[in-house]
Amino acid sequence: MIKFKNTEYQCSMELTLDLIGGKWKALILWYLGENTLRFSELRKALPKVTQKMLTQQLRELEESGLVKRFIYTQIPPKVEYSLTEAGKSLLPILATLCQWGLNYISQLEPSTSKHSCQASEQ
Amino acid sequence: MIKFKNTEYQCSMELTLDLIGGKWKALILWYLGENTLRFSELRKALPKVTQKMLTQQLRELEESGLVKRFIYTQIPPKVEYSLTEAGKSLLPILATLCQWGLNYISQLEPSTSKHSCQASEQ
DNA sequence: CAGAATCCCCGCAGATACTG
DNA sequence: CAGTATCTGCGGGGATTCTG
Repeated sequence: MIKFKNTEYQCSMELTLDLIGGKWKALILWYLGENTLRFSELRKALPKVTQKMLTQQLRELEESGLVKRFIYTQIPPKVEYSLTEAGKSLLPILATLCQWGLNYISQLEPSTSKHSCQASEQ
Repeated sequence: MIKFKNTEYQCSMELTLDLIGGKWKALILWYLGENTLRFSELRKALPKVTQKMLTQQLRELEESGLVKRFIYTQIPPKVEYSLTEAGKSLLPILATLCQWGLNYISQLEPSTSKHSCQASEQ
């Protein structure tokens, strides 16, 4: 039994899912990768995520200490996001998950298995 | 770009999240582990998941080929769930995630870090 | 540009009852 | 026991507008 932030978890997997199990969190972390991206760049990278959701999930990731937010006090505004060390420590696991997905489809359709698995290119 | 089951994914991470990113899927997979569990046992293991949700998520996992469903044709009914090989191939990754969660909290509160990380004991 | 705020819909998920 | 079926609510999340 684990207590954390007024929530009880019977397993640390539950805790982990609370941190990165949000609707878009894993994807955001993955696309951030080692990069530093502006809000608008993240939006372009994740067109399926509405701006509201993106902001919301980023706030939660920031509160969990997985994402850093750097604000340039200027007009027009400029905000950059990047992973914290804790966030970066997830990248290898996410990479494995990504690779697992590739293996999964290549098992089912051994013919057309020429896909790529990369998140962070400029 | 990946096409799979009439859905387009721009990254295999999206595909992976479609497979195991459901609200309870990772948890179900994790608690199944190497075990074979009856429906009622799964319910006891996951008290926060309603029976309806559990059934639904299990169906989706089954359709994805990650979970096997074995029906004893008898009365009263008996149904057992276990992971397929594809499902079991996820366990090491889930274990890493679980461990990551433990590290995460032990970083934040170095004092009370005496938790456990195990899903599958009878 | 990066968001906060507002409105509002619909579908997720809970509760309950029923069945083989 | 292991589900389906039905009803219902409420809040997640979309679309849009406004602001510093």
